[in-house]
Amino acid sequence: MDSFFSAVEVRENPELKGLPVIVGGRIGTEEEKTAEEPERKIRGVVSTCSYEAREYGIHSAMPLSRAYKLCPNAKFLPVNMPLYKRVSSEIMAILRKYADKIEQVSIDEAFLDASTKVHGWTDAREYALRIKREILEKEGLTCSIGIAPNKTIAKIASDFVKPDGLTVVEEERARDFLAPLPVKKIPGVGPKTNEVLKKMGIERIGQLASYDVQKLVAKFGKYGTRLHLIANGIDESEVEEEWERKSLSRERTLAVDTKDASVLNNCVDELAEEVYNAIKKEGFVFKTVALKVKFEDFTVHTRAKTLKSFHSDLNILKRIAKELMTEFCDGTGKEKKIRLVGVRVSSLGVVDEKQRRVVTS
DNA sequence: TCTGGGGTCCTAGGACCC
DNA sequence: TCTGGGGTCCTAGGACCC
Repeated sequence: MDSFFSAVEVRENPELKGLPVIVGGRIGTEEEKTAEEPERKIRGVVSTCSYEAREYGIHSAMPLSRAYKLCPNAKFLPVNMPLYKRVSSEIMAILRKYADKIEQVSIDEAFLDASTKVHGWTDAREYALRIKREILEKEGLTCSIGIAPNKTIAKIASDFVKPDGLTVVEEERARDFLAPLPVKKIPGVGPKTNEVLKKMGIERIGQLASYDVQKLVAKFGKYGTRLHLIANGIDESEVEEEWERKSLSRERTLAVDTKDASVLNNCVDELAEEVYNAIKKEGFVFKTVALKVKFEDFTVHTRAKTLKSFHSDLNILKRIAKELMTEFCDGTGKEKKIRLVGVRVSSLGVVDEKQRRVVTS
């Protein structure tokens, strides 16, 4: 979907049309609101912004405080996740009708296996236009579609023309389509990998395609092989309909950095309760509890403990999470201040009521 | 300018077992 | 005195995605 969160907000509130709209952060609590500056005090980043806001240099992941300085007259809205989730499931229901298989990859993105629905590359374009038309008519939202012989190229293609784009990459043209693109366009190549590749003299996908695989493997391990295949237009991965949860977590950036053990322990308790409620809702039991801490200098540390058997008790979750916390605030006062706390459970199992035992994958 | 939250996957080292 | 190989599980950190 094109700038999904802000597009939904504009749809719900048409006066916003044509204005710079910035969605990010949350609604401030009463405490935070009574502070001198009511709105922008909250630590947060831009989730999504309208194309009008992008004109000001605003983009996803930018601190809200900076976005505010770049465009103080923009409409700033908190993230309204329940609304976007509702719209998302309506869109996914539309997509499902068009696909042999569908894999939802995020709230606003999905892969469709259209192998039997599309007959040739000319028909592919018609097919995509039908999808775009139905989403626009029923939801009043635009999207960008990429159609290609495999998932990776389809993803890159969907990003090629935006917003309201449609890019069809025929199998015979795949390598030529990829060759001139920068390597960062490959999903999985982030800032670090991009930098390493640059030092090797590889900036475009075409250069990666003709590079010695052995050297790529020496540098990147088995990911090197995959990179080389992708650059050559090869990706055999399937559209996977089933998704299995492997962990569940809640984390919170504090309003102010602290080393106060009671504040931190309260926070851990709250997060543990949220994690507990969430896993209970989904019917999970857990074996591993992990605590995450981000210090004021942004360094991140984690500590984990795996239990001998599965548990589903809130008090156990709280106790272990707080035990793991002690290492970071032992009360000596020498520690750095803490900015964020997170609680996560993993090694999940599902209780099979009939057999009265825990089932894991 | 001052940096969110929820995930996945990979790697490397150590403990432990046979 | 110097010392196997293979496997699993766990922990911590880091890259990446949206």
